[in-house]
Amino acid sequence: MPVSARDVARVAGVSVSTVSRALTRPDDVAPETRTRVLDVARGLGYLPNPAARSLITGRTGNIGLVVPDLENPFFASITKGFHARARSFGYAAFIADSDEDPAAEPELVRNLAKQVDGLVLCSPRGPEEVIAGMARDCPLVLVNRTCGDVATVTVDDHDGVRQAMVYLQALGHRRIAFAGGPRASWSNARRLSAFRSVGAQHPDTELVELGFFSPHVSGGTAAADLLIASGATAALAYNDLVAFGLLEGLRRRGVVVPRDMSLVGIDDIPMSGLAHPGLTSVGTPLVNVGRAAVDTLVAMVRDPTAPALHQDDLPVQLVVRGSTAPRRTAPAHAGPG
Amino acid sequence: MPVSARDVARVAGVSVSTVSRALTRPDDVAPETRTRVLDVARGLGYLPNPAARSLITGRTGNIGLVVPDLENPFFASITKGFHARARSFGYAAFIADSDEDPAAEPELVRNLAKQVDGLVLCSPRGPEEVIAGMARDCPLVLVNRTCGDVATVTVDDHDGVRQAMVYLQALGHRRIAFAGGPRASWSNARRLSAFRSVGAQHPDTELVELGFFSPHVSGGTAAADLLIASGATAALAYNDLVAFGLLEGLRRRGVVVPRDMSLVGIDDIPMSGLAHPGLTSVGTPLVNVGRAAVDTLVAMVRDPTAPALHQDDLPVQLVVRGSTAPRRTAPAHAGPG
DNA sequence: TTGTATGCGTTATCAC
DNA sequence: GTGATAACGCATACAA
Repeated sequence: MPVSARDVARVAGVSVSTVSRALTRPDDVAPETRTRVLDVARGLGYLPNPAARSLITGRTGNIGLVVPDLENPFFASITKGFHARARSFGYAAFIADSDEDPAAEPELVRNLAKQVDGLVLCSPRGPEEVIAGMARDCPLVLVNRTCGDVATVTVDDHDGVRQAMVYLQALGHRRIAFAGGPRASWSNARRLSAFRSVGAQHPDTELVELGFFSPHVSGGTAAADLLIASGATAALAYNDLVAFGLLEGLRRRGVVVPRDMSLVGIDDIPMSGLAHPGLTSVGTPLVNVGRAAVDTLVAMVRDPTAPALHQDDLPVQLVVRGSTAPRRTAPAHAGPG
Repeated sequence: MPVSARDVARVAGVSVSTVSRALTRPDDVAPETRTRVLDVARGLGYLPNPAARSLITGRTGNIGLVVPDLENPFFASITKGFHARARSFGYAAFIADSDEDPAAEPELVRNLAKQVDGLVLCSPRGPEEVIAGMARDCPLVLVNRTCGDVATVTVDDHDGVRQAMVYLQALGHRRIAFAGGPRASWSNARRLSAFRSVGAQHPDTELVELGFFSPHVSGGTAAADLLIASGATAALAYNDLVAFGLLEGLRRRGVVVPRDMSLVGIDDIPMSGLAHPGLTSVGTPLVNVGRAAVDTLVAMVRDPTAPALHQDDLPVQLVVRGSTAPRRTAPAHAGPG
């Protein structure tokens, strides 16, 4: 049933090498021979065996993606973009899910390393040394974090946070809280630092750092009471999931969004537009992040001698929806004091 | 840099064959030789080349999954389960996204066929002949549809619809609408038929079929006005996304859920619990569907002679949340008549 | 332009 | 229990 180059060669009346050439470098073969071989190949449904090919060429025609959680809409969107772009380049796509466990990443990478031409890695919390080690196993592109000379694709977190805060200030908010993500998260460090630096430029605005939370809905529900107690009238969340958790937690306490509290998320995952109220969020081009990572990886693979590319600071754009409103002069909910 | 079996053999002072055996059939080699070889292998960081191995064994150690849309939470969850189970069996996982285009599936399958031991295919709308053709390219397991003798994993749609309708009837609803999915969708046919058959057993309940809609939020928003005009007090949606669209469309018209209308979705995707009001939904074990598909596939691969497995009708369980309530005696919104 | 010969890294077969 | 050897399917260098 499996048809090999030998079969094609026999039927077309040529040698195996001519079959190989007709497919890989058509120009090196006489036009009439070429068409005959190609016709026979198509007729027989011949497809080159990737394993045999990769054994010779050293290339696999595959690339892979490692993410912490495929069910997380953030990574689902990146995966979508990754696959689409990979396909457009003719690559097949491996995926791996570390289940939020950075310790699982090295093994996943090693298992894939020999079967891919390169990998894209989303590791928000993996230690630098470990990342560097994986980069030695196989061409690597990091998403949303940096690590030494390793190639990278990041979004402009700083500008996103700036946009969100400028907007909240324009709405009249003067006490703004930040519900952070995991302590070890590279993005969180970046977003927190942006929060502080933007705040420092606006002395009339008080900043409240609520702490570090899980980057999921549960993290937001955990932060909700702290937010209420903080006296802030608006909050920026580490990401949309945390913002949803805040929304839920506030609702339980009778705090109405956006009347009593304005909420801004980051990432603008697809469900943020569907929620009610719609979540105002810093729009991140998630699918493009996946695409850009593939572009970077392909560039590396095609010219391994070139220095690592850094597609830094992809632009973001605040998307305003129903979870934000002008500050009320007299807060309706019980704050401290 | 890449270390081969030859390197291990040389360092360990044995032949390449022994190295191979020590890794694949440890029992066939003397204990002391084995430990020495294994130690050297580990020390050198040796990993067998999968391409070379697959060339001779005919097996790849990979399996693949083809879905219509990785960003759709329904398939994201299935993908999650697929990968987890694949990994636990030692398989690496390919993925492919057909972008909702059934016509793209055969090409995706063909591209992957030679690199995998088998594929799981989610093709809600692909024509039977095409599916059958793909099943010839490579061991195949279908998710949520059947096709001749091709192996299959499905959930118990009929019972799910029954649970939903019995529940709505218990709440007092006597006019229940169904917002269907795509006309060509296998699941939709199944769910619609269950809707009718359950309805037929309850002569005191009127059924309204609103029509066929896109299986996304947009489909639900399109159906909302039809739902209002139908005079139904409760609706069952093809899936949760359609239910969300209904929710949004009803909100725009001032119809309050669940006060004026009860809404039930199907699938219970993760975001259904986060929405407000929470969506009552027929809970489908999505992650388990992915797992079950891998189990079925692995069974096929291990014993190709066995007849195709059919893990039919995985159990479902209605999850009640805020989008359903007892029928009000006097509807507040304008219905016909 | 085409065919022959070689080798990629591994497993399988068969001697020893 | 171990080693030499062939073979998997293909791409490449080289010869013709």
